[in-house]
Amino acid sequence: MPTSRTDPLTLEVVELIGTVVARYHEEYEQAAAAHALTGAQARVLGLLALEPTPMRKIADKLKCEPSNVTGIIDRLESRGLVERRPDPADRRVKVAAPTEEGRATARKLRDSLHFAREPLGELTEVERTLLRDLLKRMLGVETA
Amino acid sequence: MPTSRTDPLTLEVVELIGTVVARYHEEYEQAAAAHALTGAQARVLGLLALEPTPMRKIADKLKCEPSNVTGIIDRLESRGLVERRPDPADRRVKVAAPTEEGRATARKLRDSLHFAREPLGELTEVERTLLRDLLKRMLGVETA
DNA sequence: TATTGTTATACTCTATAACTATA
DNA sequence: TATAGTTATAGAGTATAACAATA
Repeated sequence: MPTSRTDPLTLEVVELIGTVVARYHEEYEQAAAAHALTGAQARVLGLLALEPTPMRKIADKLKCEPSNVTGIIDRLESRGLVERRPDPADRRVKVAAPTEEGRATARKLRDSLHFAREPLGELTEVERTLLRDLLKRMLGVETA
Repeated sequence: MPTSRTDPLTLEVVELIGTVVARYHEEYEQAAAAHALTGAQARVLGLLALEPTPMRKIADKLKCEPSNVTGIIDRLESRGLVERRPDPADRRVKVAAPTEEGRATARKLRDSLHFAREPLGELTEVERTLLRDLLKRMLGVETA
């Protein structure tokens, strides 16, 4: 286990990452607001667009309590973007799934997230590959 | 102006950045909670530890409405971590400043933010330099 | 008994609008 | 008149605890 680094270079990188995080969030909230969604609603809609998901599993992915998901899905459902479906295999379970309009909104939302796509255009392909591999190692992702 | 890239490599980097953002936030909230602070309270306390700041300017930095800052500072003040000081130059202004305990808490908080410091230890100095420069170019920061 | 989802409750953060005290 | 800070209000996210339906 390496000791925590406090050298100037590492601190500079940490600060840059903080800037990336701040800018990412800012743009994400903006994009969500452009569709009259909160950040949490946009995140859940994005999840469901990938795959209809039981309430409990949504809570797991959001790392929040299941009781919160009830409200978020309530609000998305009242706007016609999401619907609750029964799970034939387990009658306790409710699967949240996007409606057609919900899928369209999720698509537009994803397309409007320009962050890190526009700026990455400044980098060459070699540089983007380099960045990818550095991030992967930083995150401890398998370099498969 | 470059067109938005949608090639697989760029999308992969975008997703990795999303992962960085998620992990960063998770660790930040955890660190804050370990000191019985919310994320917003921790951020403000961190700001004030750098420099006592008028209410209005705190709102600017947080990119939120000034009315919200009142509540956040209220809660920090009621816990003895922050105090409001008058500004001799302008009697309308209140400058929020950390108490000694507030400074100590901010220090402990900062030290417990291991994210991107531990993982960066995995990288060599050359790699960290590379990562720094790539992030800088991505963020459009002057490579002074 | 354990699990899924919900309800009820309380707290924090958020924006908006109206207010006060200064400038 | 303009600005700094506050209050009041309402909506949303959050955790906790208790509950009904189902497993």
